Amino acid sequence: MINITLPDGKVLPLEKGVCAMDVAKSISEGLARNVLAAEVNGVVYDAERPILEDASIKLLTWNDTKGKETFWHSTAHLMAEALEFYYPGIKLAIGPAIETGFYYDIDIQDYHITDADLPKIEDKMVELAREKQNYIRREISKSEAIEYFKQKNDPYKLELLENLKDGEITFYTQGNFTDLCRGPHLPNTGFIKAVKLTNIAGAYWRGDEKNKQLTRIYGVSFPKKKDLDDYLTLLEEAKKRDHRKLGKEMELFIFSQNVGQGLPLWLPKGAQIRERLEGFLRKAQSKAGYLPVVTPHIGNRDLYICSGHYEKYGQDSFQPITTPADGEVFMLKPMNCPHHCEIYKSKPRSYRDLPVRLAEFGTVYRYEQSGELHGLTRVRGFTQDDAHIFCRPDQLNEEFEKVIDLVQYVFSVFGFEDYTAQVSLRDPENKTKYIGSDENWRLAEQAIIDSSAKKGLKTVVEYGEAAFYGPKLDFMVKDAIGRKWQLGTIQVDYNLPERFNLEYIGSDNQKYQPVMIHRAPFGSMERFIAILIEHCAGNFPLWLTPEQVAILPVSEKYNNYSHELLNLLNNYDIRGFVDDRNERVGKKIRDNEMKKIPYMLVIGEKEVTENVVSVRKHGSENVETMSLQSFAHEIDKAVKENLKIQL
RNA sequence: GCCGAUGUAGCUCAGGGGUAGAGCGCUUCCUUGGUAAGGAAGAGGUCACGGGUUCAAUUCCCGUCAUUGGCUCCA
Repeated sequence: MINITLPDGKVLPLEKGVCAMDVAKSISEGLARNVLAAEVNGVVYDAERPILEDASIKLLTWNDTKGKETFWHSTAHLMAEALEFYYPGIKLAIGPAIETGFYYDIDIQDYHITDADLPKIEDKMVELAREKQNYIRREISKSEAIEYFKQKNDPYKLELLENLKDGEITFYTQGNFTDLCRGPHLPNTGFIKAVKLTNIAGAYWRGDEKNKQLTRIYGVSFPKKKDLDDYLTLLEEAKKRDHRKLGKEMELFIFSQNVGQGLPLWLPKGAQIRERLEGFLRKAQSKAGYLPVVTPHIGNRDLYICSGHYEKYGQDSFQPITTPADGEVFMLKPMNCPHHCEIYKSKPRSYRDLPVRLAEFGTVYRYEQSGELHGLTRVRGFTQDDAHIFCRPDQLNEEFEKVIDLVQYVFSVFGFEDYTAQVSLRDPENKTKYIGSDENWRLAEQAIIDSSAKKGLKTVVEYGEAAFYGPKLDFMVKDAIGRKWQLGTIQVDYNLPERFNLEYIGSDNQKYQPVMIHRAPFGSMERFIAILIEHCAGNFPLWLTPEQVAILPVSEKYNNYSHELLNLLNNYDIRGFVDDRNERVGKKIRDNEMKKIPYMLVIGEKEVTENVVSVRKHGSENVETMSLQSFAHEIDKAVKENLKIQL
């Protein structure tokens, strides 16, 4: 007999060799139908794998991340089976679950698979799933495993086997398909009710671009048909919100082949949004003690040699600019920090002067690989809402915490309520990618960890995500439809101050080195606006939107009056336009509704004689009649609420 | 940069070896209309660019560029 402990603390004495499914059945049949796998002493087991020792177990269902992973991983195997059915002889590499769904990397030999082939593969998968084939786990010796894949002639599995220890190797079989796999898997394929293969892409074997490129097929699957429908609806919604689509429709920005890839051109409405965003942050930063600076778009190459950026990125940058004079070499500015370091150095600093907080909306240029460019989220020329705080070591934590406050304020104004802070540390396996002493890194990491803890941030640690000069705190926000984006970043840096010989005079008249904090709450204007567009689906906050009000005269007779109203609104700092096209009011309402204009004022005989406006809010069919003053007041109030300004 | 897909009017897209089509938008006219599309006429295209095959290419083939789905990368 062994003791099985349930999450609620209840202990069940059961036969040795009992499985999680038996436990589930003993609780209820309904539960048993939903059990996908189980965590047994912290390890995820197949639901039907015998448990041989005392264990605390947690049954995993679709509601558990690990349950979903098991589900998707099993679906990857199912897809492999379907692929082998249609394309015998393909070589399989790896097929894991990912955050949403799964993929399988395959060497498709001489076959040609396109998107058009996916439905038939999906159909085959569903057909196989209906057979309710069990996923059968088998422990196998290394030599036997090697023999199997030699027979099958699968070089990728053989390579994977090289790194596995004899005695720890398992195979899983369902139907006609057997794979080298650690598991765990679903009890049988019947759990998989709905499958969607989403796309086909290339991926390098083991993620290394020197290796052969394989074909990766992505998919997602669900235990209920309705879950798939919901998922597809979400994809549709994401498509509708795509900032590239809305940016074009709303005339915010464009790209021109003549200007170049990844170099956005901001149209008047987009530029107005940018300027308002900048104004908003300028104000908040001014309150927080930041001082504005402005630096040029190019800098001497020596500056970046000094900072270490040239060595790390020089070859992959826009190449140097030379001049008619001998020996002068400039680079397009890829980051603002070295320039700000020079400003810091421009005069001696006393410990009393610190912290010095230098802020700049600094436009930088980075030669991103062409395949990485994506709308406004990944571009070659962009403007960082950058600032560098130079402080004494004893001020570091307080300054760091103040930056967290600022970032949180910014997020709250835009309704990004759900976020986690990612502590991005060095890759412990590969320290050569980074500059600076271990001691400096330790101090920097400690400051980040302590400050985020003090602020009560929800954090996750990621190794290998640090910048080359220091660790980062990256804010990952969830948008309105649940997608995660990386926005702001805060970085602690002991290295650039050292490289630039930055110093201040302490109270003991000795020289000391300051610590630097790099930070950008938005990340970049481009990226932030892209994410904001998708977050609010183009319905910008009232204070930010370029056109707050559309005035719709019922007929030409009221055009002049409407323009007069617009002037009055302008006096209240309310912006808008008169839609004086020769169209009926119904048409004007429809068009301005689709343009996402927050307020429409319909003006006709009644409004003129009664000296009122009829207000129609975006997305609402109700019409409210009020004086122009009350309308202006309402907008003013809404804007202040938006900005969290105390009334 | 690599693998795949795509490129036709300002926008969204259809078409197809015999020099082009729709809807929206735009211009003009009629209409002066009260809360999600009033009517008519018109302008607008080197079918991304460069080569090849062909009597003939926007259509087929190759290359380039750009966009795009991924991979790799992201100071």
